[in-house]
Amino acid sequence: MPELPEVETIVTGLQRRVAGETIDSVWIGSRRQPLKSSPRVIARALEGKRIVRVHRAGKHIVFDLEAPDAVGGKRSGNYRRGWGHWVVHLGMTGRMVVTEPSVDVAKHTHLIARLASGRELRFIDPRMFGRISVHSAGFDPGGVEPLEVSEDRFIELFRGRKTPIKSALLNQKLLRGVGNIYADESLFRARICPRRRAAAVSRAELANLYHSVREVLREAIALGGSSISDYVDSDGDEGFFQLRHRVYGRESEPCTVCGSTIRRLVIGGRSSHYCPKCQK
DNA sequence: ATACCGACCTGTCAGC
DNA sequence: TGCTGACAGGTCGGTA
Repeated sequence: MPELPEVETIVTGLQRRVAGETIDSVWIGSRRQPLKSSPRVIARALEGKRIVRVHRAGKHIVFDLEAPDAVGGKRSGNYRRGWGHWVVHLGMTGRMVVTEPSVDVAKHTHLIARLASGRELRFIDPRMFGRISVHSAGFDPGGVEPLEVSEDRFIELFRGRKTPIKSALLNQKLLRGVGNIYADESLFRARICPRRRAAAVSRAELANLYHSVREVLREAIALGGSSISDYVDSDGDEGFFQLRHRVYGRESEPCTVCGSTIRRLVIGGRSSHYCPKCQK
């Protein structure tokens, strides 16, 4: 589901709705697939903590936590001092919703954080590709933020790489936050064929790509992300950027620029959509 | 070091 | 109706 614009939208909603809240208690489902630590470690890290801020790092949701009263704080462990980060990656189908406790618990709910206000923050993920972790030190997923990096540094990321430019865009250790939809859409706007070796893309073309990536991400954020099948933000609202997709999900439809038929091919195991005439 | 590819999961939809 | 296979917003880890 979620690439940078969707996560940004969710984070904005969570910041508005749960920042300042204290987590009273945590329920964790029996399926341990999405957990990077044991349920006990995660529950201990979250319970009694206040959510100071919710922000985004690549496709990760980061909750900055602190203990409201460090002196009388919780048990032992790294969190006694009262700070840490709760990190949630939504994988393909993960959702974070804020609800009243009376609302039915959806199938595939793996974690419920009960908040002091009485509301609940729930993590739902049918495919269980999402991940939940807690960190006592700072959290850095690696890679650079596309909306913060300079043009020069962006161009440097691809130097000498033999992998297809599409695969390089998806590599979170280089650029973080761009996923399959926005990689395809950015390459279309920059008129670059997704199969091209990254190293073979000229400096001028990479400069175009830099601006295309940022333009696509900004537009998508403004529209609340792309809702393909079931994506909704933390308020349950859908995004609208899917209406602006020019290649993604448009196989065999006409190119919006030249009318040629949009093609789909698999690159690095991922579906890739492009216009064979516009993209060289 | 780098790059490909199957594995990890459930759900949905098209085709027969 | 129901079965099968392809496909889905993402990342890992093993292998070449």
